[in-house]
Amino acid sequence: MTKRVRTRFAPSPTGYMHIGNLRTALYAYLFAKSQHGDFILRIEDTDQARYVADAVDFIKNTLAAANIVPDEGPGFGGDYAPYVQSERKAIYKEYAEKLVELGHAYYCFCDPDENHSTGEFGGYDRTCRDLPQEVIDEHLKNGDPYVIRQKMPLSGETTYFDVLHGNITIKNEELEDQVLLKRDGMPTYNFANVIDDHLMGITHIIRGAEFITSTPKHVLLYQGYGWELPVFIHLAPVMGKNEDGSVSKLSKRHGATSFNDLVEMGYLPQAITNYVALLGWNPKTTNQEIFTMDELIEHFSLDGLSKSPAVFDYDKLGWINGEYFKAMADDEFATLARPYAGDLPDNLAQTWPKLAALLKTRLTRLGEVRDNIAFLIDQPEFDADLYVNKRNKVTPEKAKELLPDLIALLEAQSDWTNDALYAALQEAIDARGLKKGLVMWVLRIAVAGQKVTPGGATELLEILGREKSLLRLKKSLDKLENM
RNA sequence: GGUUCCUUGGUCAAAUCGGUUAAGAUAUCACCCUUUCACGGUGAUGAUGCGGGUUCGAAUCCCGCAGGAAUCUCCA
Repeated sequence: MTKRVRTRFAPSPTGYMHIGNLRTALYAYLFAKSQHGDFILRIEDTDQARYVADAVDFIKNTLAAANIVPDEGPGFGGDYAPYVQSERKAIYKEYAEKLVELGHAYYCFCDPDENHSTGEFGGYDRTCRDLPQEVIDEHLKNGDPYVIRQKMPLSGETTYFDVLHGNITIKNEELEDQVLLKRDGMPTYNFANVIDDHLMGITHIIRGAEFITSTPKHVLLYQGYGWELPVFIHLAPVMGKNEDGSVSKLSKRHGATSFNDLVEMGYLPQAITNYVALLGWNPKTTNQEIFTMDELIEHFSLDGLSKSPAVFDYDKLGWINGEYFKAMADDEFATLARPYAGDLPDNLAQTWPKLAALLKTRLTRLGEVRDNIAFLIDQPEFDADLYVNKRNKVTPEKAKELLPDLIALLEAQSDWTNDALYAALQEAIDARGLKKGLVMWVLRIAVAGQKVTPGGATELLEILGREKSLLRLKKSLDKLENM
């Protein structure tokens, strides 16, 4: 019988969810769920200097928005509570002392400012290893502050297996006697992580590649206690592209780097999750790219993970987001996009559902809504050259000639819906033996004042409404006549 | 600087055990459709970092090099 798979996501509460972190959480979740296992949320708040209020709620809200649902964690229940490390302080102390007894750790009473590193790039002295027992007892009796350090082997090497990278070996002499228990009684990441992963029964550790080189230290801890090793999976980082074309780990200078930044820009949470899933993982057995969470779970497997870094690409995210827009019902999209339109004049507020339907296939994110409709709120000043169109043989002169007739025709039109307008114009076009493209182009430019528009001439007329449309057309004609 | 990891089109990426015309997507461009644009359709451009080796045959295995990244906190 194989052991039930248990993975975890262990963020520190900084009030910020980096895309790379979200992806790590997603993969851990997908793997657990694909194996019918458990996904645990654990808060690693052992750095008291970095404490941020409400950050735990922020993490929970973000996971909820991304549709990642922990089975256990703070507020989620579970048999291994507490899931917040600051509430587990006593546990770490107990295990640190146990490790001292086992001979794999020792007390150090040095001043924190004069640590044991020597030189810019490491170098290390281990003098505190040799403190006589009576000196240690004396310090402890006096209540002097101390840290507990891990006693690394001085020779040999430590090897562990990583699912993505195979065996990774590091010489033990490279390993410093890292601090396990800090002066304030809190554990360090490297210690608390191991203790909790073991106590919480984590079977697969899925985390960022930045931990590859510290994992041998963890392995030595597991071995020190005689504990079974979990399976390690170190994910390649998410990169951002710099202006000079080089890449580096995704950071602020690349624009948005957090899940919430992207949501604010108008990317849908499910589209972000979908895109991020594909950024370093590939489903192998299908070329499908648009996935629901259930489909991701169904297709997920570790051998689809990529071991090389992936560059975050707004173009692809925008395409995926656009696919989600197109898959939506018109009214659903209209409701969703409405807040991004801002204040609207009455005529547009009334026809918003129709306007939204036109925008639906044209946007990569909701943040583009306002720019796309600005010409409907205030008619732009435009040059007569805009009337020029080769395919339909349109010129400003031609427009000046046609507009009076078209305006008269529209003034006689009472049914101001797209279909009725189209039919009326079609009839006039046929009667006069004109080209449809010519008439529609002239009308569209005259009413929009912009070369590229969402929707065609009659659609824009309907959305603007009878009154506003006629006003605009007359104004545009005036301009042509006064040139 | 030491250590560790990584390297297939601009980007994401596929390619059982070494045999493919080196998939697919996006982006870009062109054409078709069309009431402009978009959507949709068709097509085009574009890649195995470099140098050796093993082999009938290398993206794939080996060696060297180069480039990139991460790490070297009483941060996580």
